[in-house]
Amino acid sequence: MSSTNLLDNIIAQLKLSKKETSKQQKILETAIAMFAEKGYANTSTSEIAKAAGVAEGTIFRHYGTKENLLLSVILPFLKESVPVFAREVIDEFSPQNFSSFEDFLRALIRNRMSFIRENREIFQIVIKEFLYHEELRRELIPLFKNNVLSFINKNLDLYKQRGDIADIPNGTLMKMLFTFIGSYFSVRFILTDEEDSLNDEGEIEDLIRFIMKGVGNE
Amino acid sequence: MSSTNLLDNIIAQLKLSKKETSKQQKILETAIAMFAEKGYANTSTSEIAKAAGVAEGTIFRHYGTKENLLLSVILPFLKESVPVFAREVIDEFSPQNFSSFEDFLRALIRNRMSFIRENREIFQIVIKEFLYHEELRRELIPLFKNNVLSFINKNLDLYKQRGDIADIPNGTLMKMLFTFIGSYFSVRFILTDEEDSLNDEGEIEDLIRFIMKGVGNE
Amino acid sequence: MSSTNLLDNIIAQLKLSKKETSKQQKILETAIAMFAEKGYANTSTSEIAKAAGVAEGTIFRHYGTKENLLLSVILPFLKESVPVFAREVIDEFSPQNFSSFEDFLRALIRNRMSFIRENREIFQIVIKEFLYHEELRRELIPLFKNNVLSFINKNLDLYKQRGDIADIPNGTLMKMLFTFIGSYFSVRFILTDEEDSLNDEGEIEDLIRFIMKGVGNE
Amino acid sequence: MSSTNLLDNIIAQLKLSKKETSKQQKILETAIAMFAEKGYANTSTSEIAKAAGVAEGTIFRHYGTKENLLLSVILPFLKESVPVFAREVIDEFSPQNFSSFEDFLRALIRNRMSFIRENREIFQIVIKEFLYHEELRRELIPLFKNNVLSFINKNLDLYKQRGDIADIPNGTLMKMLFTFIGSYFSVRFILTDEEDSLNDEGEIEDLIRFIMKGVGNE
DNA sequence: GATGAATGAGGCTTCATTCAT
DNA sequence: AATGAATGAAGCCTCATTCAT
Repeated sequence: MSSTNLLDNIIAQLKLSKKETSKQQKILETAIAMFAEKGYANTSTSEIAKAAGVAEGTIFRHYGTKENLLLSVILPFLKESVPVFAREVIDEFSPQNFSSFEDFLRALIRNRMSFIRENREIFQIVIKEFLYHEELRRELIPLFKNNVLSFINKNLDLYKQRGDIADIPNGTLMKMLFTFIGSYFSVRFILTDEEDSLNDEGEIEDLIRFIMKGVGNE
Repeated sequence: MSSTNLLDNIIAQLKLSKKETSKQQKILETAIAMFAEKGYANTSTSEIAKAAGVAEGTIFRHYGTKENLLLSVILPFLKESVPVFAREVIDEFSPQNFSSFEDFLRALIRNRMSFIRENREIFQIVIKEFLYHEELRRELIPLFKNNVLSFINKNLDLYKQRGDIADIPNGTLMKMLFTFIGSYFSVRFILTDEEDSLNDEGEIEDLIRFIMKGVGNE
Repeated sequence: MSSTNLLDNIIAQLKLSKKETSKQQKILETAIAMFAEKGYANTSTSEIAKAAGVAEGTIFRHYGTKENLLLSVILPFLKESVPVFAREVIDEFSPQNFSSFEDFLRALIRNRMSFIRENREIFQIVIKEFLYHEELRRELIPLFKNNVLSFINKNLDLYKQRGDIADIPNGTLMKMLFTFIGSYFSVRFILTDEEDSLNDEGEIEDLIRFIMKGVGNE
Repeated sequence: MSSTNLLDNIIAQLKLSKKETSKQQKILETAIAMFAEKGYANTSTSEIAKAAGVAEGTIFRHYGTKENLLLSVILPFLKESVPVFAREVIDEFSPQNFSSFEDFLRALIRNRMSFIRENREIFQIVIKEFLYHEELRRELIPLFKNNVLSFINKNLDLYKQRGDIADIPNGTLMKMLFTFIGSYFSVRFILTDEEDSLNDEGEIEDLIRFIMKGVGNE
């Protein structure tokens, strides 16, 4: 991961990937599976090529560098998960659609959970590389803040007015909410074996209960 | 990270490190700083040697392999943080010392926070490598469960009897507590720049408030 | 030289080497010359690469490990010298083709001598590494016994019936014959300078005379 | 093995090794065992030091270089086996002591065999390194020729006069004799497992019979 | 004399990347 | 577009040797 501007790479990348051949598809699928399983640094391009059934040169013909292959894996996911997430939240999750903050929370968590479940491998990659690469963090955190947080920020005020949530500063609220929900997803989809998590619905309710009321006795 | 038993490595390792040269100290310090900054996989032994001002061979004379160097960095931390943590919790944090679960929680978080602050870099390494190496997880999670959780488990019952915490199954309670506290520390010490976190005391109170009461309006 | 089954390596190896680049050829030729001259352990891959005019990486692209390069040198030779030797002996050297055991011996020695002369360097490598690597011996000796000795064993009986050779147990006979012929070849092709051995024909006759009649006065 | 004159090294070496401490003895014993088992090139000085229970520096204090340690192992053996062999042959094996060449041969083989059996490991080292190092050959072969062969040469004439051995040129005779006896010892003491060779006496008689009469039917 | 920490050259190997076909 | 042989920098590690204690 070089220090060049990530957003420039995003733009350049998106221009390149207009049309995808079947070989490109196969390369991407294989790269996703292997990066998720062994991590970016521990996966070699020759392994990917062999597993994808293409020549090593073909990878470089399409993606130029290994880093760019990683971006080609991550960026569509982020494109989907950040701005579309933002729009979805705005469109579907506006307060008038929900009778309570708890309902909003439930819908939000279920929505994101099913999205991540379908993209579990890429989610693993993003989280892992996010920890490893400071520049990635430097780029993505503002992107996230600008797109999502401002909207949530506004809505929190509405729920506060309704009396659904306590009078805690929005900054603190959001930090708590995202830390906890984000880490819940991370534990759920990275550290937990699939067979250990049969009762997602029950867990989501536990999670919501915790977020709403904490552990204390009212 | 081989598939050999980690605990055996721990024992072997601790026996080896009877006395430490000043060069050994320097190697360890440098390795900690670099592993924390760039990650284990992205740090080469020659970089460490150069930064530590020793010959590369010196690293291998003392630690044998790069992996063993990583273990030599991590294990003393884990030795301190897991069983000593367990003992501390048992000795200092037994329910009779605290007027409420909230006080217990406050003491626990402050105690761990100051320990991690003093070992911030190693904490970063452990978290990062924990994500990357499944075997490390396979070894450490039971170690943690056996040493710490059984004790907490017992105490939770006491606090429930006192009426401090809600009647939620202990398994659920602990999962929530550790996910949230663990991820709070991770965000605090890995993702947050030092200058962004001047108000730890305030944050800890926010955290405790959240854990106890959630975000809902009582 | 690992402890894995050599014959498996043979098979795997032969499957790999379908087509050979000119660079591969050059690497093999150079490796043969250098292993023969200085021994396997004293020849570095970087030396081979430099002498062959290729990058060091090229060696590993084709042969994977240094040990596998050694096998790639040795195995085709063994394939030629052991089973083909066996077939040749069976086809061309069956008793009915020879008026006497002495004639048989003369043909056999000349045949093997010209084969080894053409593969002198590889023969040197095999003998040297044979001494150094017990597993190589463990694999090759049975291979040789099964392919060659059983045939010779049978023929010895025929020559005994004809009265060509003395009534010595076949086991003893073969041990003597192979020790002496093998060591003659070893001395001739490893210890002797080329210029010291201008009179091969004469030497072969001396050798045969010795084998047939010993040094005693009849 | 550098290209410096070996005989000079011998002399220098012998001057050094006047008095041997117990540590030196232990180092030599260990080096002999390990060189014989794994070969000179595959044995590291640190292994020797560890197995001998001394510090690695101690080896270099006494022997200067690893090569010199090898010479210190080999040379006393050669000193014993070459000139003493020569003297012994001259003193004990002069023709008047034996009724026949066959008896002489039997005594010679038994004598050398028991010497090598007692020094089996060093013999292995000498043979192996002899194959690997041309300079060693260049030095030792003349040494042997000058000390031993001239005497044997003379005696062969006597046995020929007695009619014990056939009228073959001495050069040819000696080449055959030494090739065969030497290789018999090599096979016997390097390639053969100890348990496979219980019947030395019988084997020696086979060997003598072969040398005297060959395999032919008289 | 003995030690063992330290060295640094060199060994084998991996890998992202290039390029002729 | 696709291939895969070739590259060479860099990685981890070994080892004979030196030297301060």
